[in-house]
Order: sequence, then C-alpha cells, then structure tokens
Amino acid sequence: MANIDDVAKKAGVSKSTVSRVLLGGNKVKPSTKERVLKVIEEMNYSPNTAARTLAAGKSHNIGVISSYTLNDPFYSAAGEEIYHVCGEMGYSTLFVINRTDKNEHKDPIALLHGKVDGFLFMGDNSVTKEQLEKLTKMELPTAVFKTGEWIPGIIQADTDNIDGACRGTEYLIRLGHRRIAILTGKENYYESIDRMKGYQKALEENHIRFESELVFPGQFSYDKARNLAKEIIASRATAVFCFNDVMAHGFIQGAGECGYRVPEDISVLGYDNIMFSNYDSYVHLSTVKQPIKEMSAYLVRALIAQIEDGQPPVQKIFPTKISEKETTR
Amino acid sequence: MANIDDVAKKAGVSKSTVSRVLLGGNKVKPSTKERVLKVIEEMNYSPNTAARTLAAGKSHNIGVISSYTLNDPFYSAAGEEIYHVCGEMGYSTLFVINRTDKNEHKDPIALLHGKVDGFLFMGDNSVTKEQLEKLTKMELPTAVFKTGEWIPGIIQADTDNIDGACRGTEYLIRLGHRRIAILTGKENYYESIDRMKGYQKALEENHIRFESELVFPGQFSYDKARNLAKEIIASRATAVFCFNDVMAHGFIQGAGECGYRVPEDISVLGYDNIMFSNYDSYVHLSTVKQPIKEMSAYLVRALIAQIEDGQPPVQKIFPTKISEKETTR
DNA sequence: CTGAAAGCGCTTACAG
DNA sequence: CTGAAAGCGCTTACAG
Repeated sequence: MANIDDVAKKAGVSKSTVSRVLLGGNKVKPSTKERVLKVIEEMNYSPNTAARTLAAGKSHNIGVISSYTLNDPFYSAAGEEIYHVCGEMGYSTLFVINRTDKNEHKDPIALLHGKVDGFLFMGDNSVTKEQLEKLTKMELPTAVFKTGEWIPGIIQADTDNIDGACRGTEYLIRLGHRRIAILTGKENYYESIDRMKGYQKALEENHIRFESELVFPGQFSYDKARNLAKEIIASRATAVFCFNDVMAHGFIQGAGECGYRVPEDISVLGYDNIMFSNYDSYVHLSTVKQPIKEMSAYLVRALIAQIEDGQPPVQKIFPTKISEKETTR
Repeated sequence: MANIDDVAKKAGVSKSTVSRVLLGGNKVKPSTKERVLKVIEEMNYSPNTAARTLAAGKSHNIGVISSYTLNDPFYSAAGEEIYHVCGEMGYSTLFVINRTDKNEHKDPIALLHGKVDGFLFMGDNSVTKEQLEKLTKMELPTAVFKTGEWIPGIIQADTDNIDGACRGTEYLIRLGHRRIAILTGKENYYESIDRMKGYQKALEENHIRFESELVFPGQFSYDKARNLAKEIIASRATAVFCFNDVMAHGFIQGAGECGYRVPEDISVLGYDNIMFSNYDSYVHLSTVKQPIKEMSAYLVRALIAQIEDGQPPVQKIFPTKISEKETTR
C-alpha cells in the first residue's frame, strides 16, 4: 500500500509538501498542489490514520461507548444526534458496545486509548465509577449521559426525574384524575426511584392519598406492561402513568386486547418521548418529554470545548416538558 | 499521560521489557514482570493504540460500516453477531455509520484506514462499488452483506431471493391457497425484484395464473402495509406473502383494525425472521427465514482468515428456510 | 512556498 | 531473560 514517501517521490516533492496538501491549511503553490493531488488519486493513497494520530497528537475522533446493543430506542436517538453534532464540528465517532456487567471484550478505554480525543458514554452500565475516575486521572475528556450523580471532572447531562414525574402526575390531576396508577421501572435504578418520589410528591401536594395497590411493577418492560393491563384496569384507575414510553405502548396494546380504549376508557401518560419501535406509530402518546437531542448536543459541544480549548467540564440538568398528544384526556 | 518510557524508567527496565509484559507472549522473568505490572497499575498506564498499531502493523480491529442508524432490526441482529464472533477471535469492532446517499461525514474508509485490519459493510448504500474496488486495490480485506452481485476480491454472504420467495409461495400453495396476494418491497432493490420472480415462478410451476391485482406495493414499510390491509382483504386473497417481516406485522395490525383475524380470516407469511421492534412480540410470525447469524459469523471468520492467513476471499449463498409459526394455515 | 530533521509511542528482530 | 536500535507513517516547527 502506498505511503506518503511513495507519493512524494512520484510527485517530485518532499513528504512535508504532501502532508501540507493533505492537511489543507498551509499554502502550497497551486500547481504543485494539483500535481500532488493527481498522484494521490493515481496511487489510491490514503493516509494512515494511526500514524497521523500519533504524530499530530490528536485524532479528531470521539469514542462513543454504549451499553446498549444497537437498538435501544432512547439511546439510538441520542446516538444519531451525537453523530450529527460531531460531524458538524469536524469530528468522527467511533461506536463501541460495552456492558460492564458482561465481560466479553477488553476494556473499551484501552481499546480506544490513543484513537480518540474524548469519550462519551451512554446507557446504564456503560461505564463504572472506577473507569470514570481513571479517565479523569488520565486527563481524558469524558462526558456521560444520565448517571444520577455528579462526578467531578466529568461532563454530564441529566434530567430531574423527581420534577419530571411530579409534573406528569400534576398534569393528570389537572385533567381531573384522582386514581392514577403507575407502571414503575426497574427497582434500584435511580430513575425509577426518583420518578416514584415525584409521583408521591405530586399526590401529596394535591392531597390525594397514595395507594400502594395502584403501583404496578412494570420493570420498564413492554411485555410486563402488556400483561398487567387487565389488572390495572381492574384497579379502577382512570389514568396510568408509565415510567417509560415502552411500557405505555405495551399497556395500550394490552388494554386493546381486553377491549379497552385509550383514552376513552383510561388515559395513558408515558415518559421519555421516544419514537416507538423502528417505525412510525399510529399511537400518538402523551408523555413526559426528555430533551434527548439537546442533551446529546450539549454533551458533544462541551466535550469538544474541553478537548480543543481546555474548557473545564460542565454539567447540566435539563427540564422535562409535558407533551400532550392523544392518549390522555 | 504516562508513556512506555516513564513506566520503563520507574520499573528500572528497558521499554522492550515493558512491551513484552504488555504483549504477554514472550517470556519475562516473573519477578520483573510483577514489578512492571505494579508500576503500570500505579501510573495508570495504558498503551497508546495508535502507536501500537503503527509499530505492529496491525490493529486487531474490524471496522463495521453500516448505512443504518443504530436501529434497523435486521442489521442490529447482524451487528450483535458480528460483535460476538469478533470478540471470540480476539478482535474488536469499530462501528461507523455511513450512507453513501448522504454526505455529511468523511469517507469511512479514510476514517478507519490504519485503524482497522479489515472492513465489513452492512446495509444498502453502506458502500459504493467504487469504494469496494478501491479497497480491493489497496489490498484491504473486505466483507459485505447481501449485495446481490458478485464482486471479485470481496467476501460476500447472501441468500437466494428467488429461491426463498419461490419456496415461500410453494409453502402457501401446499397449504391450499390459490389466491395469494403479495406485499412487495421497494422497487429497484434486487431483493424486491428477485422475490417477485420467485413468487411468479412458484405460481407458474403450480399452474396458477399470476394476477396483477394481487400485487400490492408495500415498499418494505410497516405503515404502507397497515394502510393496504383493507384493500388486500377486499381482493379476496386467502393468504398474503409479505416481502419482509416489517410489512407482515403492519398488515396484521391493519387487518386487526378492520376486524379481521390472522390466520383465521387470512394467512400471513413474512420474510426475514427478524425480532420485530425492540421487544418480544406476541405475534409469532410464519416467515421465510434468512440465517442472519450464520451469515454474520461466516463473514467475520472469512475476513479474519484473510487478514491473518491470507486466505482468498470467499462468497456464499445461504439457503432460506420456512419457519412455520402461527400466522399461516 | 518548500525541504530536512526531529519526534509521536510503540514493536520487533538482533545480539547478548 | 533483557537491552539498544531501527522503524512504523505521519506532522510540524525550523530554516531557507
């Protein structure tokens, strides 16, 4: 495979000059530039990025490490946006799958070290606290999505789950609902815990008694929600607040199978604002909206600001919004 | 950030020795190995992969270039398997999104050149023929999924779409169906064209007249299929053969909305054998099964065989199988 | 506008 | 079992 010396020789210039036309910035006499370009074309030359990265000390790549396989609806939206914003800013993305709970592959940090200028983690279990601390020690710019706790030296974007769930519940109360069932997330997840707190807070503030028989363990699962639908309807709830959209769709499906209609028979409020499944859905779900795109863009920009200008790591809590569509009344 | 010289100095050895303990293969006296390891740990040292790749001339990485954003059901299954098999064989994967029809990012080949030992493309438009030819010229091992045509020097896995559709149609005929509607794919896609040929072939062999009013343009789309359901049922077809599973699910949804049941009122056969949406589905779809996993594993193994042992590029056509589930009778 | 030279951080024969 | 040295293919001051 041709390298820079071959090109230089054939074009009758030094490799410095070849490098300059490749990099674009420095002035090269148009005629020699043209000649070099022609040789590059002819020889099918493509610079070795490992050498380039090593010599320049920067790769213009961001490593995106996800615990999700390629198809989580929340994080695939985030991944798309990360990819776009990186592109705009002249960076490429290298996606790596990592689950800290399995152990099939080597440490993604080791894998990418030297290949990327910064790390962006998304998804539960995509990174351990130890790994983050190691990254900080190594002074490698790092951003993470939604960890639930503030880690010094790390760029973070999160939403306030207590506030989001509180607003969601209040919204349902404002619509006149008093028996509001909830479909909860996985236990131990801080999102589940905080959303539960938000729900309880809203009830309290509106003097509605919390009833544990209205709490259904949905585990963030479509199928669990679908299977629980009958039971939830039997609880005489007039609305069900699902702690993610996936469960909301599962519930709607299950309710439909029992002959119930949404929102005529029961209102459904989701959480996340994902595009459900890979295809447009006819169900226009009312939901508590997390600004995935804004959060993603924020992380990328902050990361690149740290890489290029040494800006200190920042964090931001993003507000949620109620997106009122067709499943509530 | 510490480099190999820092480690060597602190451990009182040469960097050759540090390199040896890092690589693992060569014999290093246990006591010095231990000492070096301790220093590595202390200094939080992690070798620069760009330098390593450059020096060793190999990266032990496979670049996986997909035209799909992170959530196509067919290719996410493939991606998973690629990831696993690579892991088994000591390779890591770098995922890059590329659509040749857009042009936001730089050429993924340039992006990954020097970072990976081989390329694996998946998805329509993930790579152009020119790019493949360039890769061949550069002697970079390359594998592609389902291109529909044989390109010399490229490792390929595909299925026979004519045969698959023919068998699918025959299967329905054997069940007693005579009026078999089809929901076709995007025009111009070789899969669509070949599956259509297979359908016609099966009809012919069974002396059933082809009727163009039984052909519905589904475009591989869930929504299109859902919207066409009423019309298809009105055509008095007793079975509908969908050229992908996504449309089959869309049809079933649409039929359900019109009050029709599958398979009581109409049989439905899909094509692909994907896990529909990101969640388990209660619909157990009968389908023409493409062995995605086997194909993925085949590509990876062939690619690594070429990288490591200089094996010549191979190609294989995989057989499809009818997977009889609950939507046909 | 251009070239010679040093250096990026590793690996790997070679010699001992 | 270990070290000195060359080399991987680039970039980037420095000098002209």
